[in-house]
Amino acid sequence: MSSKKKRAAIDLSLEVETREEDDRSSGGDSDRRSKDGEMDKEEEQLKRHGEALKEETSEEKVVEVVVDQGGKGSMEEIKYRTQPGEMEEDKQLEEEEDGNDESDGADTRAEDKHVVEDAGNRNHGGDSHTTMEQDEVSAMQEEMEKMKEENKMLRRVVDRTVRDYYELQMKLAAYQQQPADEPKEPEVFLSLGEPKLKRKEEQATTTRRPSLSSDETDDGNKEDLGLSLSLGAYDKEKLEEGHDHDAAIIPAGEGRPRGYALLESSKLVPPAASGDLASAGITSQSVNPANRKTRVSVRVRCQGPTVRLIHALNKYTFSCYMFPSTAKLSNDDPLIISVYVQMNDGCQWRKYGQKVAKGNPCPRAYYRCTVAPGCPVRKQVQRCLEDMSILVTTYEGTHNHPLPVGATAMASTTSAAATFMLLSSTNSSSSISDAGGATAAPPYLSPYQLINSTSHHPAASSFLSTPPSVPGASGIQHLNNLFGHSSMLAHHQQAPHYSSNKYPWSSSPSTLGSGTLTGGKRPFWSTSGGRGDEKPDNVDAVMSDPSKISMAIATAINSFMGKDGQVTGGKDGESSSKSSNKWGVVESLAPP
DNA sequence: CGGTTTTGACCAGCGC
DNA sequence: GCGCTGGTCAAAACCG
Repeated sequence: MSSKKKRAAIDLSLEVETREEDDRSSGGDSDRRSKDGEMDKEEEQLKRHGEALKEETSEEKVVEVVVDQGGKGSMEEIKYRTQPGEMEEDKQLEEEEDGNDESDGADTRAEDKHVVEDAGNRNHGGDSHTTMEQDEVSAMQEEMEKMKEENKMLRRVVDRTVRDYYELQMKLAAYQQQPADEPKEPEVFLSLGEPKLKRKEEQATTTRRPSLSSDETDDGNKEDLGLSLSLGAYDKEKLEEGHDHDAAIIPAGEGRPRGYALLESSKLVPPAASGDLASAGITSQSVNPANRKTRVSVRVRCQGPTVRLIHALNKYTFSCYMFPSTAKLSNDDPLIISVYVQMNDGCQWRKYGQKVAKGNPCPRAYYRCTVAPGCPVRKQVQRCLEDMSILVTTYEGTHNHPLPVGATAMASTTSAAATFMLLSSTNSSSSISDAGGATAAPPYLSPYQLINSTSHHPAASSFLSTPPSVPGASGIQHLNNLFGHSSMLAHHQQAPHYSSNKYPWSSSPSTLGSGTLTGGKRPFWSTSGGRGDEKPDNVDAVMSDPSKISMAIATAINSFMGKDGQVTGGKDGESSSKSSNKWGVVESLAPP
């Protein structure tokens, strides 16, 4: 049972006890009693539900997640298993996401109730109730003790998160101090992962940049919230060597004439070096990023049906790899980004076709976004040939509507990844923002699109939306933006721009990217007035505030999954109950 | 009954 | 031009 539910149950029981007390003293009325009965039933159901959940999670508790680390020529798997204890911790984390104060508040509320009831008992002061009162008091004291312990655990989680943050910050600083003229393109590894991540092999490559991943630093600290941000780089020679070892190159669109490829292997080919990027046209000023069609591949390791996995997972590993294709790309080629992720993507999809693609016996399913009519975003889902347990989802296009929270979280990451790569590849000489023309921002644009429009920096169209492109800002900054973006969630800013009922999530207090353009508070990633030469001013603020970043991280995790694995967006949430397969599509993609 | 999935047909691009 | 392939369409079936 989640701590929230537990708390609800406790509150209910307190209420029931109080009312029973009232009834006894004042005679009560049948109406109230029936309500109490309902309460009891609810409580029972709640408890039963909790037990059921517990059973369910214990069934599903061992979920192996493998995350490729992209080390050169070596398989670097990160595995973790969700154990009951970990899940408990995660639930606590979830609790944390709801607000640190809340946990304290809950404690306080419980205490308050206790006091109030105690006072009430004294007022009624019947000797016949003394024993019962004592029982109640002791029961409540037990509950309080539990709550206190829970609180302590929560605080430990916060402490660990803060500690992680500091470590990350130090490593980030170390990375930034490196010579700028290093002829290497960075690999971006973004991970909001489970702390029990263990490397199968140590990072052997010497080209790897100082890593910020917590799994390196927190060995032995198995309870840590796995939050890592690592940056690595490979030189071109190493990249080319990558072809020699058995790195699998999976065509993002098999049979496509222009063979862009999605790297996929346990022995990853290192990200393309600048030369390859140049050949891909990424570094060229002539490349208009707006014309580049970004394809984002999301890979999910999933043994069983996705939906079940998502519901079962209480741990989320989110890691993001970016590497351009090693194949020769033309300027028109889409940017390929591979995102290893375990999550639902928060959007609503309709299947419109299925094909058996050459070279893979597993059929490829085609979906289009149905969140808004006419939304051009498509996605393809296919099981990975090498590892059938991996689902590869490729997104293409840009949404023409604001996104549900879950989707914006995803969008921010993929967009940040895309922008990071573009920025990294363009160096400072050829900013993405130089290439495209600004367009007026339609009201339906997603927050990032809106930001993008205002700041006049249309970057590459990305799968969900486009992050602001900030010339001169490093890609790291965009990664920072991701967290900051999440922190916006945490701060519950309003979204006056999206108050329409058409997109219920947009008016939700927890809407992302809110208030971006309509005055109000400007998200920290937003450049002021669209002057692209300015650093996103709040990045440092957020990055320097442990509480903010931890909250941002926690919220980000939360936003990926939502409660019960459902998307938190209104429209999505409503319809998602109809067909769980909307998120999954695994069953139909089973290997023949 | 409306939305979604299934599935065969169709189309376009590319290589030979 | 033909065949292959990926992608899309659309009618029927399915589902809640």
